[in-house]
Amino acid sequence: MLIADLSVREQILETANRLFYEQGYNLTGINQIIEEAGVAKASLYYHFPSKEDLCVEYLKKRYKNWSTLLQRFLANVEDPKERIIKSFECRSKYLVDTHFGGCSYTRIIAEMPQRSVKINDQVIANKEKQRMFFIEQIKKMKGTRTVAVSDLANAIFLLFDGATMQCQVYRDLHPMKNALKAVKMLL
Amino acid sequence: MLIADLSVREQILETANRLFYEQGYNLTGINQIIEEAGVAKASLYYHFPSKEDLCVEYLKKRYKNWSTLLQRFLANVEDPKERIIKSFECRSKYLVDTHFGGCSYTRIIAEMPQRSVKINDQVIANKEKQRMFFIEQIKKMKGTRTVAVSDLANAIFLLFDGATMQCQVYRDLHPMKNALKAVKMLL
Amino acid sequence: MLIADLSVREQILETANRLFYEQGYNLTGINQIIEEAGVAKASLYYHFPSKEDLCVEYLKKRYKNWSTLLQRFLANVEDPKERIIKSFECRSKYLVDTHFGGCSYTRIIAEMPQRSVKINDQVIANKEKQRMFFIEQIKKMKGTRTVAVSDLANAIFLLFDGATMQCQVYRDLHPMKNALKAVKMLL
Amino acid sequence: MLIADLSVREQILETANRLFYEQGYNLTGINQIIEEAGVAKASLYYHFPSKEDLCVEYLKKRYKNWSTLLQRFLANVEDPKERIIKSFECRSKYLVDTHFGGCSYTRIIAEMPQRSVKINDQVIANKEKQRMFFIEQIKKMKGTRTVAVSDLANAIFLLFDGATMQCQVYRDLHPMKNALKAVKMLL
DNA sequence: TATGAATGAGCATTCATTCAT
DNA sequence: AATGAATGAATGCTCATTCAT
Repeated sequence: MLIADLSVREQILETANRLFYEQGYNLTGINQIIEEAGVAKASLYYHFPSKEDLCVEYLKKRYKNWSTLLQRFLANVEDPKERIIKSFECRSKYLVDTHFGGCSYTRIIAEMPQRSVKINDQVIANKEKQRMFFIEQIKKMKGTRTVAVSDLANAIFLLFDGATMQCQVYRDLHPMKNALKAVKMLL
Repeated sequence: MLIADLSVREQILETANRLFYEQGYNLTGINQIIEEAGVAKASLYYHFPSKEDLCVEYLKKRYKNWSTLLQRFLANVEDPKERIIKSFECRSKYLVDTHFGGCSYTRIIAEMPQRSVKINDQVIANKEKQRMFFIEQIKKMKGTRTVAVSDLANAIFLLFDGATMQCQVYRDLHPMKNALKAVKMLL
Repeated sequence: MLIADLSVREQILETANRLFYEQGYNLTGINQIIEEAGVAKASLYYHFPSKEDLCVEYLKKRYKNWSTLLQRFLANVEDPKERIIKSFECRSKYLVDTHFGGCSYTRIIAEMPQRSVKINDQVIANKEKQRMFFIEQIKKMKGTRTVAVSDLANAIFLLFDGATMQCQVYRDLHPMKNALKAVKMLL
Repeated sequence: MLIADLSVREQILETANRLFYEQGYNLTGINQIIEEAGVAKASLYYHFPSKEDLCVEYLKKRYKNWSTLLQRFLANVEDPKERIIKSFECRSKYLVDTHFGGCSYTRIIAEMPQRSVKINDQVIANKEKQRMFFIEQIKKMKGTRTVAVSDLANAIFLLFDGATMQCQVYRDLHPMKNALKAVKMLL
């Protein structure tokens, strides 16, 4: 599990990323993180003032990872409609790879009803970046449309987000397939 | 807070229902439940073998409450399309009333990545009942349709579920409004 | 597990006998006893004022059971020396049958350093009855002896009791075999 | 009660040693240990992963204490037979000093019918060290013997162990005196 | 006789965090 | 930059016992 040549900070963040996502934020204790990261407890608190701050970094890292994966899927795909479809296929792969872990931002919100400002801001930022992706694609689409750009993009984002969550619940890809069907109805 | 004339069991379940939903399942301790319910700890464990069993009853109760609210909204509404729209309006009211607490089943799943069979079964059962509502309405709709009943119903369910979650994340009703717009595009 | 046609009292005592011996007195809860006995909690407290009183009855029952087994082994054995040897063989069978559970009286004493008078009296009574058996046999032995009756009997009793305990510790019969060798040296 | 200049770990172990032996392992709660040791609960779990691990250390400590006492009794005693007799006298003093608490290893076994591997190994190790003492003395004894070394040593060990237990049961030294008489018959 | 319901006190263990070095 | 040691508060759960019916 331990990855060599990683700074203490990276080792902690990497471990937290894995455990928070696999086990849940509240169900993952600081002790387990430091144990599996192979660092001292005070080292964690040196690099991350609190568990909550570690959580914010975790959210950033998850977006980075998702973003990287998506870019790989979209390389060489120009057509906006095709890019949207590919993003759904990318999500399917992501869900299978993570054993249907779902969306980390959504899950953090679900775990912390009284979320702090820091957490809230990071989650909203990540979600908005995902939404903007769809906005951009729709904008690039040619041809006459009967509905506003944002309405269409928001609808697709709802399907994308809802399907991610339902795939997690059902532990199966069928909701994502249904979502893609709906997207094709709408486009 | 204490509601008179309630059996100890009801008092516990009522309190757990409130706290699990307001604070989250993992962040709500047994101690707080019994304190606010005004009962002894052993009384809780007499009626509910474990916190997990209490959780299952909580999920059942939430479905009952939602179902009751929905039936009130749908009384005197015959047209299937209208009933679907009303169900989204009902959801909006539910979300506002609960301060955008979101879907309890979704949240439980998010909180317990290694969910037990009992919890899983109850969540799936509740979700499926919600999905079946849309299936039934679409089936009752007259007129020629170009897409299959289940495809349309699943799309609407995805929008309903996704919007519920996004409203929770954004603490705002706009995702539900966007979802309703999309539903109207599809219908 | 449930034995039909047993009075509630007998059902409880039978279950307690099994559980106290298999799991230990302190590690066996009232709840488990009533559950496995299939009776209500208040029923137990109707028949036995306290767990401690149930313990006293348990000790009596264990002596009765041992005594019955021993009498079966000694039937048709007249020679005192032979009877002593047979009693060690009987003990071996008892230990194997109980998966090396050891002596219940000894164990109760070990579990309750601040034993009550009731428990203490019952344990001492049972131990003394075992000791008296050896006294009686030695008395019946013919021939000249160089040591006093009680000294010889007490030595044999020490070997019998010590071996019972060591068999429990080692989960093996070799201490009992060693004890029998020593007895033969002494006789 | 509190002993100054002792590390937290030592303070805990010292207190556990006293309480486990005086009150029994199962009847001694972690709470009482930390209270009387004057340390925080988490400190105990920092030094000892579990109550069971604390128990293993307790067993080690008891052997060390007994061993120290025995060595003091045997200093300047060369004759093997005399050393055996002295070890019984040492045991008598030990029993009086501990208010007839008996053998801690035996008691732990009696308290935990489903003993763990860790506990079992430690108990067996301690018991075997005691047995080896008698083996060594018998080996050193001169003169012709009619019985094997191990048979004689095991007999003495059974008397030593059985008497320790019976002294605990009867809360009196007479079983140890009887055991010594028997030893003299055998030697 | 028998029982379902209720309880206060206690259980072993883990929590996130801090501090002196 | 890193750590070993310490902590108060909370975790889910079980204990033997009692009482009204």
